[in-house]
Amino acid sequence: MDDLLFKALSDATRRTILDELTDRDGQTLFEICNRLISKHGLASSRQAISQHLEVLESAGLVHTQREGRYKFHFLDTSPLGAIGQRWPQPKETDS
Amino acid sequence: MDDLLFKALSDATRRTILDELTDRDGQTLFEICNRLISKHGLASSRQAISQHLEVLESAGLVHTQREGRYKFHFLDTSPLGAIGQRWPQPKETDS
DNA sequence: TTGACACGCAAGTCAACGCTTGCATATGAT
DNA sequence: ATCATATGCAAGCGTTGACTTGCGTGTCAA
Repeated sequence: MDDLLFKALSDATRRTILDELTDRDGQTLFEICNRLISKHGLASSRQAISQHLEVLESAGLVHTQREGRYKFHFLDTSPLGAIGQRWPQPKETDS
Repeated sequence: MDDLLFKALSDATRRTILDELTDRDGQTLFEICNRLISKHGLASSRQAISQHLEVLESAGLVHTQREGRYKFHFLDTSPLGAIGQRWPQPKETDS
């Protein structure tokens, strides 16, 4: 069920990709690669990032849209809501 | 940093342990084993569960307390709050 | 058509992970 | 002291996962 979701989140590079899409949504594969290198110091190959994006998409965290030879990637954080609901937080009673 | 947290959540058996502690907090290792078998249909050995509990404890999701030859396990969901804050949800505008 | 560009596919490698196996330690009851 | 109970430690095994490597496909410009 949500196994794909938690597996997708278990990799630090994939979490950084989510951070990057949070900062700028709708990027292509090459844009994500370049910004991961320049902003986050990650030296990941294009193929590695492509495979990470597949995992994120199968988890429902990323949706894609093709236009010509470009493929744009969009973040979808809605699957994350199930996590907080599964193990509820204790009530904050102080200020 | 939170790498231990996401790694801990990436295994289905560990997530079921969190469910079980949500249902009844403060169980011993043997109690957890028995209830995983009877309630969740998991045929996991004691050693496997023990190792899972170590992972959950290192992630800060479970705290332990020794009393004699018993070791009680307590759930702590507070680390989960960071997940929703890292990738914020779009605003819900309906009711 | 030619060539550069953006991306996809698939096999192979290496390390990490989950689990087992066997033994060890410590507490409590008789 | 003896024994069952509750848990801990560590080596080994099989699988999964992340990454590389090489080639293939489709798009756009000249």
